[in-house]
Amino acid sequence: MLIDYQDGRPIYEQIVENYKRLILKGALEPAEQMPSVRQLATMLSTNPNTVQRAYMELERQGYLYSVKGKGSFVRREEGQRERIREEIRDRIREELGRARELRIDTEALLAELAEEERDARQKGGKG
Amino acid sequence: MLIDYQDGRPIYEQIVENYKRLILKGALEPAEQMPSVRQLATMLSTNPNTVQRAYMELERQGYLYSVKGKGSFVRREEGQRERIREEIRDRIREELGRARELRIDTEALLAELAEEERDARQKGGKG
Amino acid sequence: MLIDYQDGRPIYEQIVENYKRLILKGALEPAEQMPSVRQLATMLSTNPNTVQRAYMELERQGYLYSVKGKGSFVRREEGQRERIREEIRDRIREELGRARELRIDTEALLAELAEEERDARQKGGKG
Amino acid sequence: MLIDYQDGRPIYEQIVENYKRLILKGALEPAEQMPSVRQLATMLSTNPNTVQRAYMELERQGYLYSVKGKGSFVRREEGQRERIREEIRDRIREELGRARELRIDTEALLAELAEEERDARQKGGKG
DNA sequence: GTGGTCTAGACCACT
DNA sequence: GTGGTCTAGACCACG
Repeated sequence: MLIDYQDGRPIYEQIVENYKRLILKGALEPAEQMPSVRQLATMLSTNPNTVQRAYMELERQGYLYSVKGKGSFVRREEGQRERIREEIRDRIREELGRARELRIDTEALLAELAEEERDARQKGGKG
Repeated sequence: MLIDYQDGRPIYEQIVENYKRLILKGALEPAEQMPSVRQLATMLSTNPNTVQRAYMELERQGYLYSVKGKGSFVRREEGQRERIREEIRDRIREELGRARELRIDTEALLAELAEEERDARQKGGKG
Repeated sequence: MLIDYQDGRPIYEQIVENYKRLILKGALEPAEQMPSVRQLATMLSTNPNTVQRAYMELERQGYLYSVKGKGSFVRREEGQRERIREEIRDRIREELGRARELRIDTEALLAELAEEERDARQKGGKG
Repeated sequence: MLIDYQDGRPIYEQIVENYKRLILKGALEPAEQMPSVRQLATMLSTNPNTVQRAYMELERQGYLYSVKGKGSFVRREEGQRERIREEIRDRIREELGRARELRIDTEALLAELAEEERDARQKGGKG
């Protein structure tokens, strides 16, 4: 995992995003132990407090749980993928709302995107 | 135009967003004069610096041009709507990318959204 | 407001609790400006970071909103009192659950408490 | 007995809670010998230190007594159930105090809870 | 060893 | 001035 110090977003937020992605992709097993706060801080050459804050946020959002004295662990719940799907759909709906305000043909826009997806799937499917 | 202090986003950013929207919707005519920095600052009971910053950003993004000693004016170019359409499409592509990473069926997702749009159009079209 | 350094609970949590109480009681008006992070830190002779953390938590829980460069403000929503009522009821239900496990007569317990409340109201109502 | 690592509460505290509950329910006889520290640590696949700490706490609270060289034993006194009843009543009083501060009608609240209890008893009583 | 809290002091973005 | 992020280093509770 890499932190982009040029990125405007705070470091702790980048850590959160990265781990959310990894957990949701299934790259990390449920109940798998996370690197310790100090360990990850060293790996990213950042401050333990920053990592701590990221872990706190991941715990609050339900991606992790921590046990004092033992470590932090992945909590992959069922239904999490569905929740994310809804979030993504909501964000796309927002974009479509903006488009509609400008009298852009949203159905045509979606059709173009659907075509892209279909093409990508056919090419990627054989790769 | 109203500023939502509870929004969390900085005020200057809200001003930028609001004017971008107004200009793109055509609510403001090309070459129309914008309120002066001090005027708008008073209207929004905010700081002139904040408005100044918003105008700078709008100018940088090509929505305004300013003439020293005269004021700021709307620059409505042709092709602007198309540029926005591309921006929106890119942001949706990003969301779809995230979905694909989680092995969510993006084509099904787009189909659902397209259906929503169609339904909304049919209902709204008669309203 | 006072911090109890003997209390086992962390300082930031005590700040959160105190302000939640004040806001819910109506002792702080909606949209009223909170003391600045640095100011409150000085008042409580604690570290600005600790206050910052408390404010962050209060914002996350919907009691506050912060505007960079301006300050933090009380956000008293409607329906908040009802939400709290539910929380309290849930915590009492938990206690009753524990009592039931020990075969304690919960209805008698509640009756005693109701009588206490009635007595207190009659005495307090005339004071 | 099971430890819930996702619970958040420290392990030793969960052990204390669990044994308090078992003893009060009468599931453990007075003077019954507790599993040895090492034994229970193995059973819960946790650290003997953790179990030791839980036993210390249970002893401090008067639920156990230990005999050097022999082991730990359950101390089920008379009057213990009454003590617990008082503890529960005090905790509910605290909750009612919080409710009163917000001008919530505590008598109505208690009435609702009493009704719930009555309903649960009638349904459960026949099950 | 682990996570959780706190201090002291810095820099940044925003008003 | 304000809030937000980060560093460096400390101490505590827990296992």
